[in-house]
Amino acid sequence: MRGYQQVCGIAKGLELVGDRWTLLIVRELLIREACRYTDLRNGLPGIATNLLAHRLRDLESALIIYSEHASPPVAAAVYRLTDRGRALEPVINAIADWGRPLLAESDPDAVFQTHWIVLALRTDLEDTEPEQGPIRVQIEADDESIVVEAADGVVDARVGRVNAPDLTLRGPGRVISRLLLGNSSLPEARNQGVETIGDSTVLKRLHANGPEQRTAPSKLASTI
Amino acid sequence: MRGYQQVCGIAKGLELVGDRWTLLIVRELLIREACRYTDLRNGLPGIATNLLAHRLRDLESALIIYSEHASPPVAAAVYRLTDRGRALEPVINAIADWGRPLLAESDPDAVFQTHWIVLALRTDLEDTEPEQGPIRVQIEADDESIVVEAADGVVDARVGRVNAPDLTLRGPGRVISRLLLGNSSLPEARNQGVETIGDSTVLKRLHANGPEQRTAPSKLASTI
DNA sequence: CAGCATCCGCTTTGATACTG
DNA sequence: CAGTATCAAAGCGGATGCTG
Repeated sequence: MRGYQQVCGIAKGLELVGDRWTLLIVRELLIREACRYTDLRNGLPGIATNLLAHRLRDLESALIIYSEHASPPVAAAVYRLTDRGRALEPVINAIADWGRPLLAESDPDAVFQTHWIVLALRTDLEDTEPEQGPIRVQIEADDESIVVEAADGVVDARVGRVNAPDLTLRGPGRVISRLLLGNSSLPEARNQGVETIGDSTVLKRLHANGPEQRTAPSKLASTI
Repeated sequence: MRGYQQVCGIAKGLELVGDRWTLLIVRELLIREACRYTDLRNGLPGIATNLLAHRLRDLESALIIYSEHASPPVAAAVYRLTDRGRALEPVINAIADWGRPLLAESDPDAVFQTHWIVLALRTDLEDTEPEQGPIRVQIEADDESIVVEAADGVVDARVGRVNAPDLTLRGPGRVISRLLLGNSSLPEARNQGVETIGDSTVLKRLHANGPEQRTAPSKLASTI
């Protein structure tokens, strides 16, 4: 990005991460920790491949990411965040908090990928009864699998699978997302194709604190 | 901005505020509360006037700002943030936190304006002895004046002047900025042209919690 | 196939000039 | 003061091609 020539932290920050797609690349790396070029391209539908390559160079020279050209056997470079890059997590979370209410106005040809809900699960879910021991919920959406774990009052979420979860949720990712983030009830979710395997009472322990994701087209009425 | 077509709060948020200059306009409105077109243009050196007009239209239709075409006598439209716009404050603060260390690498032809430090003063300053009663510090930089007030443990900063402050700091804004944000000592600041009028011991009560703004070109060594 | 680089048409941005 | 109009330059998206 062309600079702003302003002695101001916001302007300086935006010079490094204010370009189109840049923060979405960071989003992918926060979710997945390590990504190959193709993982990034899949997680960023719509990005032009040359632009992705360009942004990765910029991010690397800004010390926000680094790439490992994996060990000889596999010919796959892997991109990761540096500490400085992970420090962008509060920025991403603030934007996500602010932007989540906008999801109500559903664009018909917008793409949904299940792993995008991981950051929201990490920040918004709370274990209301940590003394009951750890719980593990396996999400198996059509496109991807996610694990939600609660232990010692801390809830974590990540892409992947786990053995013998307390509960498995199988069905459309968007419905499971609304269920876990508190915008839908379990009966509603079942009606919309979610199947539960295991102890569905653990869901009561996971309370969502996030901003409402209204279903009515509320237009976010400005109180001014 | 052209959309991302992703069902993701971050992507949706960036579609509204991810354009070049947009968050800097919000910055100006967070600092000054009410801005005329010209105030914005002065606070955003380098922006093209047509682009500012365009962004203001976008922000208004996104319900982030609104404009009052003031009462008949004065022919001055004024722009303000809506509640939804003020809700961007955590986003701005997160970016500022992340970007502030970058100020160390000083670009020779970057512009400095004193009012840009207001947001940093608001978030980073802490009154270490609130029981000693309220304090008011008047900053009189070459270009602008700022007031820092501490009362009941809350520190506020704003553009403007106040009568009979406990302390007045007069001198280059950048030096006063480093002094208040904890990157410079009072003797150093005096050497660099800062004059104090009044009770300079109140400075000891204002402790800066923000990220270091290193003076050495540390390159933010990536620990990876 | 993963990881780019190149080319081309379109959109956005920047600089300047101009108007009510 | 508060913008609009104009045009050149830069950035972006999509397709395609090249290299290990």
